[in-house]
Amino acid sequence: MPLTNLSSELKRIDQKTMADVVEVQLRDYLKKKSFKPGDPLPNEMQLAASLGVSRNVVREALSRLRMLGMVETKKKRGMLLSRPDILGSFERVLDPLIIDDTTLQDIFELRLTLEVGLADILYLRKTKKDVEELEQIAKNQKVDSGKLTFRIKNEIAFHGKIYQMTGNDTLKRFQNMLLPIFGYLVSLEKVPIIGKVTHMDLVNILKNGTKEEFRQGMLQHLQHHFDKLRK
Amino acid sequence: MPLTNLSSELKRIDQKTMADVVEVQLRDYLKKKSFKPGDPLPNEMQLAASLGVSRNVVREALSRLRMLGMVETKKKRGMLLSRPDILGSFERVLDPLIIDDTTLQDIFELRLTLEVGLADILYLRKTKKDVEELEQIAKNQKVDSGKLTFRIKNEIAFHGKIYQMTGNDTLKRFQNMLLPIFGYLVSLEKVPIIGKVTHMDLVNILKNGTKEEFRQGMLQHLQHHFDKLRK
DNA sequence: TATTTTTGATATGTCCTACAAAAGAACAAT
DNA sequence: ATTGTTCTTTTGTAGGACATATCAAAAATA
Repeated sequence: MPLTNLSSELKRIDQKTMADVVEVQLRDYLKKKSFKPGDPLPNEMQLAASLGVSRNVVREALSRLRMLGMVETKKKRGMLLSRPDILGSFERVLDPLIIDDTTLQDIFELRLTLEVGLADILYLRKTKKDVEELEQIAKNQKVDSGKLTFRIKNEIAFHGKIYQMTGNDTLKRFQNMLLPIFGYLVSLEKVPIIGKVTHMDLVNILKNGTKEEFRQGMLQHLQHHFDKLRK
Repeated sequence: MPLTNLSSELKRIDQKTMADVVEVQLRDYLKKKSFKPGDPLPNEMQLAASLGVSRNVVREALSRLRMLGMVETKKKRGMLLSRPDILGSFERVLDPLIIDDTTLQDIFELRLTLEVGLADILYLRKTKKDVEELEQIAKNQKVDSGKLTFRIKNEIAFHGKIYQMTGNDTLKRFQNMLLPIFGYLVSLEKVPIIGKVTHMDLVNILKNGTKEEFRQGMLQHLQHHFDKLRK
């Protein structure tokens, strides 16, 4: 076998610390026992004794689970299993300056994909009141489209409102978390490009048009972004 | 003011531990200094001294950052800033049995949204080879559609292949992570429903049709799922 | 001189003990 | 029955000790 393959053949040795092992064990333990949120867990000393490690190691593992929101701890009462906030952990690592360019691009595409796919759920749940509020946002744009910061703020407000109109809170939060990334990528653009289909056009479609028309409208609104994707 | 409003007026007090505070401080520190991956960090003792806490607390906070992949630690060399795996932390909390029903439903909708929105990127990147492989998967379905487990496996293979064909690794991984949730929700269905548009139909559209046709085909393929969404 | 070996220093990983602080539980006082 | 007190348990924090891995420099060798 050629030596060039060596690095791919040999798997990286990652010294797992006790805390890593305990973390996995605890997560498995919580899964298998099919605990429900609110159920009490053994205390730190018991866990340490059962696992044969020091309380210190157990605490490091628990610290991670606490961060994920999987467990809560209260003095005297001990630990309780709780519902993790699935997006919370995501939020912590979403910094455009840390994420590599490929992943940033992937996330940008993810966002485009979502906006195009939103039409169906949007038409299922949109209310007259929502459309009116959206229209107001679209109108604000016209008033003062000169300043860059305002323009971006308005852009965010408009698209954010659309996500909110889907009635899907997770989706909305997700979009909200992606904003810094989106903003970062847009800030790299030198000249702001305005699509053929404006925000106002989209509002009018929402008022009178079909969801297919809305999807096509959104596609054209985002067209210049699609144009720049790598083949 | 009526006493009944009391619980809604008073906000919950959440005692933050030192580890929580240090975690935030460290993340801010990494952000503000605009470190690059690979840059060395102060050691635990120095951090503890600077922050005025014990090494124990610092280690608990670092343990969290290590889990997120934001820092790596090696003996003697100390700590290095590294690129977090943005989906890694997500993965840890994605257990259908822990997530509440509303969020599960939200995620299900998210997946539907993605699949409908995929068409554009898919048509940008699909290759002949990919389509052929997809066709093979679709053909396998017909052979043995009796067994339930096989049917689900094939379903996963087909849709997974489509995500892979987008050339967006993050998207593919994301979909992969959502599979347990999707499987869980599908398993709740009593009777398997086959859409008007089959996998083979979708393959044929990919071969000869436009991306609009594909999007419409996917919509119809998933129609029975859309039908069940709450208004 | 160049290369290998040995040695030493250093930072993390783990364990231990101790104590402060919070909070439930039991009991006493009003 | 409500309020206040005390007790006890469990987490949160501190600090010390030592093993272990690993880098760096000194020493030994060719």
